[in-house]
Amino acid sequence: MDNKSQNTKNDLCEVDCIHEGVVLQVKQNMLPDETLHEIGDFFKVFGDSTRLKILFALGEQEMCVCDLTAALEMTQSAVSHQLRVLRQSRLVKYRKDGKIVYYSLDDDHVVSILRQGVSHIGHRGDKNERTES
Amino acid sequence: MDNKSQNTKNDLCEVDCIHEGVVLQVKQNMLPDETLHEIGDFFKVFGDSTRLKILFALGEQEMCVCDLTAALEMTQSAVSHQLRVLRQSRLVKYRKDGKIVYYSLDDDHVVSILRQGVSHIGHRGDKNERTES
DNA sequence: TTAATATATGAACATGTATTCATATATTAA
DNA sequence: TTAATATATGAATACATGTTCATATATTAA
Repeated sequence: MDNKSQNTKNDLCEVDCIHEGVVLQVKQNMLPDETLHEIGDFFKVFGDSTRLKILFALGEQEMCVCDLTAALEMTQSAVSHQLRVLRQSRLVKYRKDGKIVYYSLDDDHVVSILRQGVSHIGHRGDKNERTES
Repeated sequence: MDNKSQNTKNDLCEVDCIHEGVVLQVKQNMLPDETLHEIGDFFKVFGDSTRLKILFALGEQEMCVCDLTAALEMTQSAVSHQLRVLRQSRLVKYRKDGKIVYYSLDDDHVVSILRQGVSHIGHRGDKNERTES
């Protein structure tokens, strides 16, 4: 099969080094774009230090918005905006007690992912030395 | 101790509902800012669908840049830029064979994290139907 | 040497996003 | 009811980031 002549996307790859079998297999096994975006969005939530702070804090115990605001030393608005992101990602849940809203982690899955992040950072310098900059 | 009177950041939290013990404990246990940023940067790498595609592809077998470019149907430049991000995060390694550069996952830790992402997406609707938009 | 080619990269641009500010909503107290 | 307050949120802004375009680098072939 000659896939060079039928390649309509000339700008994408005009080289001859393609391992056709590999490319074909990878394309067949690739998850659908929508799934990949969902996975990306999921990890993206863990990609901000403010949200990480909130998650680590809630990993210890449930906290109201005001506690979080004080603990993180940020504005209540900023905390609340990030809490909404965490809510929409189902990483935290909340309960209301009067006008106070208590947030907590939605499940232990979150803690296990956080741990993997910490672990990766912790063991990072193991194979290669890393000068702390 | 009255921490209201000594609170110099008036804009941050001017309420009385603070559970001092909780806040204090969380602040003491909180990871340093630099560490939190490093963890965030680590997860951020998994937060883009292009990089996820590359990682899933390399999870099957090592591939040269051209293979990846063809498999993802993207420009070589875009792939190469993302490969640099993955390289700098130590998620992929590479070997050169002539002018061809073969990339592969740096370790199995990466696969296990990817699996957690897939798993989270897969089980997402299990406990409750989506409430918030 | 020169030509061809696989990959890398700087700059520009467009889009995404975290924070701030102002304000809205909801609950309690008076 | 009104006042106080805990939280939520829309809009604006500033910054981060992914892709494209052009080009540089490195390697092989001629």
